[in-house]
Amino acid sequence: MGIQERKEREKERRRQQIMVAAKRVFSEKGFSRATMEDIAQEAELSPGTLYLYFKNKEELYASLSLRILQYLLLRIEHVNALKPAGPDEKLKALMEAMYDVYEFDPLIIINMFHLQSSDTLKNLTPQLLDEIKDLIGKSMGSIVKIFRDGVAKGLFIDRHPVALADTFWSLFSGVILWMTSKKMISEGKDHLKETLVLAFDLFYRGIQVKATGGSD
Amino acid sequence: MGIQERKEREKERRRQQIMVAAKRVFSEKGFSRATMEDIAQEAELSPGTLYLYFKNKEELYASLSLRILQYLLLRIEHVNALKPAGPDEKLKALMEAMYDVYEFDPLIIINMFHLQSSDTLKNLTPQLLDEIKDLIGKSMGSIVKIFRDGVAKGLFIDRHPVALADTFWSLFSGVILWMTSKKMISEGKDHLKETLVLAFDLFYRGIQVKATGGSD
Amino acid sequence: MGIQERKEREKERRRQQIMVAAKRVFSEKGFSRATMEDIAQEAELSPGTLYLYFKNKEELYASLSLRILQYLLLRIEHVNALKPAGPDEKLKALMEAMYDVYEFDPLIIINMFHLQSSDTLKNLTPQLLDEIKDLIGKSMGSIVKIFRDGVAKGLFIDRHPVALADTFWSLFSGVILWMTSKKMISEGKDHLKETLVLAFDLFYRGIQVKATGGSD
Amino acid sequence: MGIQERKEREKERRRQQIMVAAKRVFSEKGFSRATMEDIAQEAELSPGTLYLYFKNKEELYASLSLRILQYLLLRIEHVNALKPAGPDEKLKALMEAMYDVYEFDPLIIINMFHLQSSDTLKNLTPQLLDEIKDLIGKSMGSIVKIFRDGVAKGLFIDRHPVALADTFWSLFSGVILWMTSKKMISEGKDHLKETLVLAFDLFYRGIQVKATGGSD
DNA sequence: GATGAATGAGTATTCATTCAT
DNA sequence: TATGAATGAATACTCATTCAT
Repeated sequence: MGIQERKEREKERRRQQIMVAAKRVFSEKGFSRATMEDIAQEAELSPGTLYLYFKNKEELYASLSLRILQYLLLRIEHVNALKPAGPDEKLKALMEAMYDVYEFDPLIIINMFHLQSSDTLKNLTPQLLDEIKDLIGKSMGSIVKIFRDGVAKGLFIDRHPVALADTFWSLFSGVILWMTSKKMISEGKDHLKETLVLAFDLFYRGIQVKATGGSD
Repeated sequence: MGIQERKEREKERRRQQIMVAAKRVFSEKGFSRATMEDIAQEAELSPGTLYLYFKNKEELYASLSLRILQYLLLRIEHVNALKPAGPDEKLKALMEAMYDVYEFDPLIIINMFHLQSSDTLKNLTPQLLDEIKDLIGKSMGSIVKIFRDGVAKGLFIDRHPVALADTFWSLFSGVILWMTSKKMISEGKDHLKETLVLAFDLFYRGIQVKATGGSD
Repeated sequence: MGIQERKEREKERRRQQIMVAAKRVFSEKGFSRATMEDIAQEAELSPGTLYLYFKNKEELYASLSLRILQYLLLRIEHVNALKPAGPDEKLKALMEAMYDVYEFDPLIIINMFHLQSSDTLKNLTPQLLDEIKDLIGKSMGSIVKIFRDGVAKGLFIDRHPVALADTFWSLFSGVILWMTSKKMISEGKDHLKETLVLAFDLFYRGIQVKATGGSD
Repeated sequence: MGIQERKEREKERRRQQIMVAAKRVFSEKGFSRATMEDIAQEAELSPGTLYLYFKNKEELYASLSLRILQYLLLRIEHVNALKPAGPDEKLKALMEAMYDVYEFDPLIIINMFHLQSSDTLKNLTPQLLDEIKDLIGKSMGSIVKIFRDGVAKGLFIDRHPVALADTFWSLFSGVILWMTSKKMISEGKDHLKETLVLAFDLFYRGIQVKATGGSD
């Protein structure tokens, strides 16, 4: 069993090695233009070896998403575990957490966006697909909880917590995508962080219930 | 002249015919998995004919973006032309306009996102690229104007109008992408419209300066 | 009939117009890379029109060869018509004539070389092919005659006149091809004319029967 | 090391296998009409494999030229290494050698002629192009040396050795091309060898300095 | 497990040729 | 006759994936 375990760990190490390489290559070239050959070279392995650890290109790519989602969930749950904090404090912590996730892997949004394609979904192991769905579900659930809490406590505007969470997440992903695109096209300076901070600030103002009564 | 004109119109009709087919095929399969053969078949033309009207696949795709952007700009400028309206009214009209644009072509966000790729940019006629950049620039400029006006009149929170416009646009594109993805993955009901309405509402609350003084 | 004739002449004019354009385009791009579209544009005609005058691309190309061969034969026969001249004088005149032909159309050798391909031959009208063969036959026959005469008169070395003519022609075409290739590869100065003069001079020395007896 | 070496040798074997197939196909169909598919089939390999060993079609073709040029240089240098021989004997040996080269690969002239195209040159690896230029340069240099020697010793007519070498080479290539063309067109017997012998004989007579003085 | 050579299906693009006007 | 838009067959090249060693 000790041997079994060691083998298991060794195998996991290899998977990580490949994923690190894949992340670099996919970041640089995007999914279509990155070749398995590229990734193998970056990982200092042979193309064939990649297939010992990942069913195919799509699954390798999806595994990257999985890893980010795992990290995302970890951070979100950590935020939710802040026992003494109120929903507003948790929301602020959540914003920080999500920016951390973005910095951990800026591809997060593009990755998740890639999952949209039904062809992609078809090529995944049902198991992997389930894991992904599960992680997304849990993460969103955790976010929803904060909003539900905030609404319940009368701190946030009284809207469906799921809708609030969707808006929150959309704002996050929208800023990342738009600011990245904008930079590509107009080749100007990168204001992503600032815009993100502003966006979250506005959102926060938007959902707050004011003492004197909001527009609602 | 009559003949010249008729030919010109005939040619334009063909372009449209191809673009309509391309839109259908790209919507269904995405850029990479759509083949020129597919599009030709959809357009009931031969593959070679496509190349009489579009330099290559990338340019055909980008032409779709161009068309949406033209429509977008048209709608935005129309909003801005509402003479008697104040910034807050214009902003509300803008939200409506953008949803119309989305309904006119739901691919708008994905298309614009596709432009990000430097490989895509390389394959475009400089002229087409310029047109696209110009349209994006004008559209954003028009949106910025509304915010600048609102800030100047003390109606909107005092932030950089460009940043406000970026946030506005990010929210729009983020909701579309996220709600589309979500539907793909969880196969649930499509709450896009409602989420968009909520998102814009929150945004509007967020930028408003309250009578009793904002948080700023 | 006057009308018939005029039409005939008009038709011939068009053929010439196309051939002139084709010659320019083929010279610049070579057979494979030249497109019928290119030629049509150069001729200020539409692609379809080309096919009213030439069966296909191969035949258009072969027609250029035919024209040069016609000119070649004309010049050779003119040389042979120099009544009072002896074979040695005629040979010198022939050399001059052939260089004129080369200047008239430097593609002569490449054109003739192109005919080699059996696929080319297959694509020609039998009639055109016959004309070409006929012209080549007559031209070579005319050249052979000079050598036969020279041999008979004891001026030229006693070898088969056809073989002498073949050698003569080979030398001519070899110099043109080699000097052209050489220039392409080494990008140096063009010594074609000088080499041609030297080559013919050596050839002349080589076939001469010396007063004191040759090496033969 | 044994393994490295074996792999290297195996790889070289494959290259040869492909080149042999390519030679057959190119001989039969010429460059343009030969397809990579044809060659792959002839080599009993898949099209993709060809690209593991050759960058593209042009480079595969050029590699054939390279091989012949290598053999050519080998033979020429061997001739030049005949220590006790005088220039006249070397020249005769050279003629033999060149005919051997032709028999080794009758495409030699056509191949070299193909290199003329600037489009071909563009598609080659700079390294391959350099090798080719180098081989041509060395071969011509070696031939020039024989003539320079002959001129210096008063055996050959006093002309620029480079020009003599060009003429010599032109004669060789011209005879091959012309006799091949002629056979194609007139479908008669192949007199190539005889014509080549005669041509070289005449050339030899032409450059010889006679005891009683030449025509020069 | 690891390799990497081989595969071969897949595709954008070109261009000689046709034919309705 | 002339046009030139449309055709569609043809082909070089790529790359995810496999499998013998």
